Amino acid sequence: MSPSKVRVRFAPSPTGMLHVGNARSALFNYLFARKYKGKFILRIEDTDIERSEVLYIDEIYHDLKWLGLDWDEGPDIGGENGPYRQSERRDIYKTYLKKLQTNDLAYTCYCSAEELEIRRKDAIQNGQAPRYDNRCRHLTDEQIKKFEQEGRKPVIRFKMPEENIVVKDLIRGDVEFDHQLIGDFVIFKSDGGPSFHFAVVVDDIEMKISHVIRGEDHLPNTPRHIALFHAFGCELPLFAHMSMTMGPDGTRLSKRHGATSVNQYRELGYLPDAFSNFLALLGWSPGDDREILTRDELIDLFSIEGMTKSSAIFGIDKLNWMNGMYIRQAPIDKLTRLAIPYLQKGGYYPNGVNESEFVWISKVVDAVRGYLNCLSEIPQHAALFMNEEVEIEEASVEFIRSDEGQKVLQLFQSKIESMDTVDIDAFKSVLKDIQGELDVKGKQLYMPLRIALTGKKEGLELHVAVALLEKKKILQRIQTAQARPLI
RNA sequence: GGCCCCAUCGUCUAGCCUGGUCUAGGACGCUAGAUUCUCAUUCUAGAAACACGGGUUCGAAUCCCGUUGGGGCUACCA
Repeated sequence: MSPSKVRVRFAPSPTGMLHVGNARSALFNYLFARKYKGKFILRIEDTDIERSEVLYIDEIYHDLKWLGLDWDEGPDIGGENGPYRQSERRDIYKTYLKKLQTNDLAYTCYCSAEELEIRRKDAIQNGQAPRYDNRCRHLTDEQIKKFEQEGRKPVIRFKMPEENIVVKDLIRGDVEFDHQLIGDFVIFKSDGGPSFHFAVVVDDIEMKISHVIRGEDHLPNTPRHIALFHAFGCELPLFAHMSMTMGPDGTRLSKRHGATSVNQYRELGYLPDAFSNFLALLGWSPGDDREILTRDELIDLFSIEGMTKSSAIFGIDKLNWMNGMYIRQAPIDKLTRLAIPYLQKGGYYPNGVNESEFVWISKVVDAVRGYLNCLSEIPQHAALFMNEEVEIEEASVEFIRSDEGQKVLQLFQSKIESMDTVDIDAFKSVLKDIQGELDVKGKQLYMPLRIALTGKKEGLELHVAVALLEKKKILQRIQTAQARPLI
């Protein structure tokens, strides 16, 4: 690979939120560019004026930045080969169209969508390839005049060459396509804009793209693109069609599978490094057993050879595990900053967090991080610290209503009352004293206190929880528990 | 329907190109145990796969063919 010559692009269309499958595509292009010290280019394919929305362009920027995929050329930062929005490149497409027309490689087609549809159905019914029959290739002047008078809005089609086309794919090897199965396709739509196929090729030429790394769904389109490259007399980029991302049931990942867009995962509190680490392992492998990989390692290890041919299912279980690993390993200050918005969503700290609160919150976050799959789960785990009272589950009431439990609570209360602060050591020694004085230990000792203070039978180690609770709250909860009637 | 791609534990994958070292390795999840006041974490152990059928070969997860299954494309959507 000749470095510095590598130029790859991610070319989403702004017709919706950034899909995780597209994000993976962006990630692989990014890793490839960074690995070979090349350029990663962002191009917005908004030729579908009906469905494209500016709002989604901003979402794409946001999501890519969140994932840490910074681009070297793009609509927002410019570059030598701009503009980078297809809607702003109309003149360029017109110029390229002229080249085709000069060489008699394009023609006007007046077939209506309805006519096309009828012929398509016929072809399928007769067991034939549903391709355009090229019938407008040789229209007489009279026919053209007649169609124009009928007010038909024409399209412009490209004359497909009469020879088979072999796609040399870096992942799949040589794939041959029968030219007879591909009809002359539309390069300019009746709205006057370029079609996807045409715009892609023109842009890849103009932007000097060296490698086209995209989803496998584009493989059958590639012969059309290759024909266009040839028609323009341009060298081909290298193609790599990567496997697709599927839902848990093996069908195309869609809304019925749950969250499918990057912003949803961001909002659920997945960490960008964890998310991209997970995405990288979908359809790619470093070749050894490593799984938790830093961005630099990913860049260093990435190769097209390591890419899988078969499609991969987006499995949330492994993502959760991986995100949990990142959450447990993250610097606590950083994690706390990320966690605070979720606490606020849970109703805590509506007016922000001051410095001393931050310190305390970071201790809480540190205490509960072992339980988290993602940050949005944090309020439910932090509630026992944040709330004034705890709700005692019915199933646990017996622990605080038993005679033994009541004794433990009472003794604990009297010992705590005389103390200034309750830290881990103090709590442990208090428990030791109670154990000696009442001759209780294990569950009999811990459970009444656990239930009184946290409301639940399970949860973090009691001394960790107690050390984070104010003395006032501790006493209050003990009192409430003592007064709790048995139902 | 036609064309194209793909096929290793439930899932992500290593191995396949350059057949023997594969009684097929790792990870998630699952099960059990250890630790612990409990749950989670952590650690240890376990169950779990070469889709099927032919062929080539002394020998096939690895090469070839077929079948089946899955996916994609077949748009004036990208």
